[in-house]
Amino acid sequence: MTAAVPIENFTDSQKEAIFHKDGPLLVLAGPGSGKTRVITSRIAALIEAGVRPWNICAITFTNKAAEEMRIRVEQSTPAQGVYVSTFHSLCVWILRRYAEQAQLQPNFSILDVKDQQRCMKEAIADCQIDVTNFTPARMLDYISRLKNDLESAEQFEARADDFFSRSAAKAYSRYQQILTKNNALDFDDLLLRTAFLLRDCEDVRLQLSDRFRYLLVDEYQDTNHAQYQIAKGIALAHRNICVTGDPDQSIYRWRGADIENILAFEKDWPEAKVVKLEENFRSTPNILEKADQLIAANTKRKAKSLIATRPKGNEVIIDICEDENKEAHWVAERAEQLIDEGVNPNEIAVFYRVNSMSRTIEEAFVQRQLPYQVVRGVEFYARKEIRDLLAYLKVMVNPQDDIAFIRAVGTHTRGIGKTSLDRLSHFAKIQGLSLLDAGLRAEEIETINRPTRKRLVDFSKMLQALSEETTGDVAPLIEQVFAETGMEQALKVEEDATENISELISAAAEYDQRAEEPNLMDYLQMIALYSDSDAYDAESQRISLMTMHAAKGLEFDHAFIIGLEEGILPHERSLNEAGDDLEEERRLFFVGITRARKTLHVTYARHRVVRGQFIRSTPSQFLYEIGFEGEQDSFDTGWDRIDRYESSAPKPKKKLKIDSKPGQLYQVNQLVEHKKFGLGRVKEYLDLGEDSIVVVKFNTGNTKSLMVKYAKLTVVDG
DNA sequence: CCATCAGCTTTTTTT
DNA sequence: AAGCTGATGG
Repeated sequence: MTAAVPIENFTDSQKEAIFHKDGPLLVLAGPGSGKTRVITSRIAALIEAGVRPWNICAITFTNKAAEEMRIRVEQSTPAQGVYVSTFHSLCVWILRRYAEQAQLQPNFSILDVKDQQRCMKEAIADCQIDVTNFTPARMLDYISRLKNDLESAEQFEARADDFFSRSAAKAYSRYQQILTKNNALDFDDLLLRTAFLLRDCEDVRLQLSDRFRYLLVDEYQDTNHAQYQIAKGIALAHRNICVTGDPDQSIYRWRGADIENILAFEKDWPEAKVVKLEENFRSTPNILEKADQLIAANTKRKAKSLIATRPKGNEVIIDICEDENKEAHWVAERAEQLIDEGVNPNEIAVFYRVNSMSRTIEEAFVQRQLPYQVVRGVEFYARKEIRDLLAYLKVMVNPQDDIAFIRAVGTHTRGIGKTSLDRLSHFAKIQGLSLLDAGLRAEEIETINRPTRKRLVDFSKMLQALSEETTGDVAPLIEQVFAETGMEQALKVEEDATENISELISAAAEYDQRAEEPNLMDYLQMIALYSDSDAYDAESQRISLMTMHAAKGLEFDHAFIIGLEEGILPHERSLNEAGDDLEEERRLFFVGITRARKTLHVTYARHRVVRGQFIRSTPSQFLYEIGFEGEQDSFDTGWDRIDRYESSAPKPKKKLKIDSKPGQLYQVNQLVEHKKFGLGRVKEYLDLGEDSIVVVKFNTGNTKSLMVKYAKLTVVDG
């Protein structure tokens, strides 16, 4: 067997980290320092030294990163069985395995953000808290912090002493009651319950320590207190804990991440070995210089250097644009140039602060016919039809899930309305039943009229029948549910909804292939943890568009960062408080900059439409920090006064409806563009006045007939 | 009971 | 610009 770890390729400090023996290890790894390679090699080295793969647990920040690491580990060692996952997935695994000790049922539902809001809304209403001051979103945010700090509802209730916290305590406690009744956990509960389990059950803790004798945690700067306690709990018995991270890349403080976890690692583990990886093997010195200048402005920071190893490259370009459209076109133009020079599109990325900023870029790319992917994974699972279908599946796995039950009822018209549901809920509450069980007994509810009662019973029976068979492959199950619940029939007219469902089924089929023991419960719990960056496809020969948060851990030859304006980056929400938030914004920009290997383009637009309003903006303070000298020439840039005039003029009331498409006529073979389907050619046009229909064959291969008045079609010239 | 529409609010990042 | 809510009409 050849050596799995070819040591000659590593620097001395990398080797120190890779071959460190037992005991705690802290790797402070700057951007581009080969951290991932070091971790993988360390795992291989451990195995080579006789550790069983089974006893190694590596925790990554996203599922995507876990998947990648699994592949890398498989490549560097023939041994199988290293456990690689995110904290959240690990918690699901633990909670399912030790459900009894955790006082849970293993088939728990995992709430998504929307479900959480629904539950919180209900909780607030139940507690009769004034809604104007306590919005569900705000309350959820507050409670999430408490949970991440491992404070239970009871604990918090005991210490809440002012009006706000007492109200929050009531809402927290009621919210948890609702979740328990639904046999549901939210994201934070996964961590909190696991942390409590480890704290309270020595037996479980020791079993897990024995199972995972070597623990590695990546992106440690972004762990919160709950995750910290979980890691500590697992490693306490053997002290084989290796954490890697970079305090300068901590960008999740807003989510409860505690940078102290990495800064104070040596306090927890006094015998810890510390290795610094400061050499950068990724970016040109030109790019690193900017990154260094920028991050130096952070005061709450341990000084650290970025040591360049690459040859000098191109200067970083800062470009001023008039507005977001010009900015988008400028980016598109440069990207096109690069591609013309032979650059593979998947080596190009565009980063922005907020997801909504992808739109103008997309439009510009479509116009220039540049291939791109928007990295936003959760969007797919948030679609109405997908959530609807998943609701049935959730009830099948977890009959206590009233949230899903209500959603399933409402997927399409079936003669059961809100009033009936309220009455059903009332009955269920009095009887202490789930909605499903109450539905089966709907005949007893006299307040509901007779035909509706029947419909409720039928519906509940259908669900119950479906629930009887939830084992085995998931894809056929989804198909069956789609057909038998009537959703397929109801969606017949909506082509793209049906298309999305088939996409869901294909994805499930893929899961069936991959999973060791595919089953519906596991599948649902897994997709609940699916995240944005999971949608990134490195193979896809396309330009990637994503937020800087999603860009964490990735790298590209050519990067564009757009929207360097006060209020956007740094974001307006970070401008107020103590300055900690501002420093985090700076770190976020730092992460963005250090993604680039060869070239970096940064843009700032003088004007931008934000939330439907035309705003005049000022350059981001961060631009000055990387050497931007202001605008030498702020007028007569060729930018038309007319534009400015029009934008500041009072907007005409759109109610007047000056026929948005006056006399729009389409011709056969005309090139058109649809917001969703992209480019296509007109195959047929039926002039029926207001109800005109246009048939378009899109480049995706699909042909669709669209109502002219609804379809967002634009004619493409040339 | 249900669909539609006008009017109103709106956070940014995500597991 | 877009999604949600409450009111209204069928």
